[in-house]
Amino acid sequence: MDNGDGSSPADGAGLLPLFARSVKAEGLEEKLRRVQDENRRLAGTLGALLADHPHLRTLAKSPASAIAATTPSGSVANAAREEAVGVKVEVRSKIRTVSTRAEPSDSDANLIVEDGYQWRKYGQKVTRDNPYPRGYFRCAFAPSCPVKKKVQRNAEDTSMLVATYEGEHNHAQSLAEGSTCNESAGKAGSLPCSFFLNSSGQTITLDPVKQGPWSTMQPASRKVLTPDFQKLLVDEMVNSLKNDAEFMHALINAVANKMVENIPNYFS
DNA sequence: CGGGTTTGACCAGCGC
DNA sequence: GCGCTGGTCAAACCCG
Repeated sequence: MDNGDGSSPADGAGLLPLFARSVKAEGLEEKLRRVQDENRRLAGTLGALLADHPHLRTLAKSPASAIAATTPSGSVANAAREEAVGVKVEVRSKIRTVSTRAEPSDSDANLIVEDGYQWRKYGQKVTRDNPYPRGYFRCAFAPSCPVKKKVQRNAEDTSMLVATYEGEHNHAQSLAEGSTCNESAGKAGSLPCSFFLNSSGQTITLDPVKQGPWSTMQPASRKVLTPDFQKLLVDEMVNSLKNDAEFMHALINAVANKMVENIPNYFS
């Protein structure tokens, strides 16, 4: 998570020295205002998302989401939100259709919908009702995995890629490099798997995959990892943290401890 | 050299 | 039965 100046909340270097606060405090207040604005904006987005996908309502446990859930939504709002996120998910039994916005520079042959799984292309076909070729993909992570994916550019809106998933994965999500964490965390299409904050013996483990919005989403929703969607997920995690009293308490303790540790150095 | 992609051929389902 | 279409196979090719 980037708070704007490249320092993390647990990064003591970004918070000290303690008595240079007059300038630092102003900067932090400005950041706080920006975060609050961002929070309000995301609350509206999340509200529309919840209206469309009831299975995501477990997210409403967080205060931010509770506020967002009261946001009125209609087809126009939904369309606007889908436009903002760049993703539309349609579920029909075990066949799921995912529309995602593609870069205009993407060639037709490069029908890549980043979804966290590894795929092997086994065919390509030009269909009757669409001049753009349809790519056929099989899940390459597990040979026995029955899931297939078809990806085709939308004939009416060529900036959209339509991916159709058939079946369900019988293995864990492989993410970008066949791994869910560690070295893959900084790569495109992956998420940091966990974050530790140790303060006065307190350790909070945050795992977006197991605990965050990621955990409550249906497989079809979890498949999409467009940059906008990644940002939405990360922002939701940030909102959850800001409203987590336990986390804030631990964070304050950690910052205070760091300050105490560095005060002797400051005066030396 | 191994693994992934490309692409023409082949197969199955469906409508006429 | 025939033609059309979508889906799959597999050899050839490409690339790191």
